[in-house]
Amino acid sequence: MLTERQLLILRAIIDDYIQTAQPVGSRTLSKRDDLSFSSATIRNDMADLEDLGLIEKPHTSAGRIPSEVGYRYYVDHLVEKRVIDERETHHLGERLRASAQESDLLIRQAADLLSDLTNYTTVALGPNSQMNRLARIDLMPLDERRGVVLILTDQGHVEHRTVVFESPMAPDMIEEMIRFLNDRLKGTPIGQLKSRLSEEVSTLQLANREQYEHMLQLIQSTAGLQHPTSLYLGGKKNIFNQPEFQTLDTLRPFLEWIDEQERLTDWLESLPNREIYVSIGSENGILALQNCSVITSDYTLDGKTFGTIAMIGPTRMDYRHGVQMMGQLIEALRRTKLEE
Amino acid sequence: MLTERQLLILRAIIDDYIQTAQPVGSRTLSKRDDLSFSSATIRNDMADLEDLGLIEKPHTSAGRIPSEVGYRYYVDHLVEKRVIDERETHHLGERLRASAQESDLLIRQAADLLSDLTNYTTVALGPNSQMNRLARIDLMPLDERRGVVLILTDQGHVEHRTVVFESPMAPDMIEEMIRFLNDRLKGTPIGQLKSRLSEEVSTLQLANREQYEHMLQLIQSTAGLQHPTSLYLGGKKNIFNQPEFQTLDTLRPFLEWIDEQERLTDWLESLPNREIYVSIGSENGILALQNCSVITSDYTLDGKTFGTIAMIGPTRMDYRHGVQMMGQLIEALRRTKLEE
DNA sequence: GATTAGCACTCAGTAAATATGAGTGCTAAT
DNA sequence: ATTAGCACTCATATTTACTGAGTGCTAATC
Repeated sequence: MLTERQLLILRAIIDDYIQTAQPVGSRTLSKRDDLSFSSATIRNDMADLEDLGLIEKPHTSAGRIPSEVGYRYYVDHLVEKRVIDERETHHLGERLRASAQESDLLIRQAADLLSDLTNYTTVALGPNSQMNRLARIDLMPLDERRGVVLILTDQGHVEHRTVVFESPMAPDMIEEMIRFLNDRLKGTPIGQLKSRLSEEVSTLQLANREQYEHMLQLIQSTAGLQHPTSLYLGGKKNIFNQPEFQTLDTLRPFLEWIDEQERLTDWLESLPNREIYVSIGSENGILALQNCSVITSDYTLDGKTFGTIAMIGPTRMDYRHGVQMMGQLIEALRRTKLEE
Repeated sequence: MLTERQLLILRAIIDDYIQTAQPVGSRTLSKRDDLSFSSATIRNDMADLEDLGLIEKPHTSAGRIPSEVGYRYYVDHLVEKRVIDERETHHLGERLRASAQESDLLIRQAADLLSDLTNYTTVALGPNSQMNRLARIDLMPLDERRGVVLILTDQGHVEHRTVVFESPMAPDMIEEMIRFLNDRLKGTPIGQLKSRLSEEVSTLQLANREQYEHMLQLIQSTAGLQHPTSLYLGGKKNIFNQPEFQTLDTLRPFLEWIDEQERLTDWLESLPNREIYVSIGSENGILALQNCSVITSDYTLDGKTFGTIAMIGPTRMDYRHGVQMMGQLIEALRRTKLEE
């Protein structure tokens, strides 16, 4: 168990290191107003903290830096989660409302807002439209050989694709088929749409079966498209200002990793479903992010679970500020109504 | 006017420097098979080439490197444009055909292909849909308060937006309005759609004028959306392998610049309309690209003018290879038919 | 007159040598 | 239990010297 003073020192070391990115020495600490002990006393406590694995030194004659264990202790014991500043939250809500007509816009705005507030890179993932339900399906002819398949969901999400007919299609045949599909499939979750399509059509007995099959295939190819979620990055540039990313060795893996949209989406979707979750340094298990910490949270919009938002910074990130900003943002989102 | 030998030397310097990124010395050159002169002779010619501004030395005791003027001479006199290797072009065509169902996919594939071939970063811009013509406009109700506005163009491009009604809309009223708009506006270039919408509706005399106005406004907001073109980046990572981008001072401006999609689009659209155009070093006038050269070309697809594709590398780029690959790619694109 | 050998000179880059100073651990005094 | 004092460590900065690739110029050679 840590003594009062050790706790004070640990906290001071981390706070100082977060600000300066430099190892913190005992003399520096003893000069702080809130630590009126001699440097020798502080050195003794530092030695104890080091024995406990909470801090470490880069080399013999340097000051101490927090270890990952130290950060973990700090986050778990010394950072208050969910302290909502009503005024600030309200202010965020205002800024979000300006983009509230469209979910994609809102997600982008949320990502930008959070990165503005924290100066870290953020990633926001929109709702997984696999859970949306079919509102309407349509096939609009462009000319005699091409058409556009449209799939609308109840959440206002739209998928579309241009398709090419093997042979010209009679407009009334298309119309008939579309009416049939809409009658049968309305309300089907998008994730199941592809298989449901096959089922429904196999129950049909029709004259121009062959043409129907072909058209169906075209529609199916649209339903299977891999556009299930929208993803936005905010403040990518911020990484350039972090002192730990001033060399190519650290910068390059990060940038290469963050530019790979698909992997990023998979990663965000694989995160544990929690309100606010902090992953420190190598805890995230991703090589390119070994020197990064991540604050993630699921968020709801107008009551409904909506997506995930993440904030990525160096392990030496300002956890207190980050957690608080994240808390206020998701609170502001919770209170935001889409489609005002 | 350059002597035969000076030309040979200039060419050798540039070829060598392009490969090694190191200043080229007279002794190195004299060891080449195609330059059987003594180093002193070569030094004399080098001095002349330097007087002409074609080459320069980073410092007194270094070899020579090409100047921008030198590269310009090289590109204008020593690089053959439009040498089509039928087999290679055919091969490219094959790889493109796999993505030929959808224009967006094809553009992306073209960008990736070109960056694979050259190891430079590429940007491909799709057709500017401002020139497309309206094929169909629609408003599909989602529930009593929301709907989706759809705008389809004759090229199969789709714009959509979720809109919210101030007050519930009668379905048949919507239907009537949509039918009216389609009748009047079919074939209108998308760029003019917004103003044409106002004109058409102002000619109307109707009972529920107010509601119409509101609906019109919603539709207009969709028409004015800034999604006119699709843009793809290929091989962004390649920049990390270029020796001139191994420091943050050079890398950062480049990456920040290339990540700004909107500016990138504007830039590509502002380029002179040519087949293959090479901009060397500071010629492009962009601070972030002062050490880059760009090979751009408009391309056609299935005969129709379609978009612009650009290849961005260090000023010390392999112009011969780059120009040739670009030529073959646009030739392959020209022969590709969309919607096979 | 064109080419080449030879030589003094320049200068970036590297490596070794040295100094600096922030910080530590330990001991003995308070 | 706390603190002053001191010897020790080691990353970083500064100086110095050295190396070698490359040049320009001159005089000899073809």
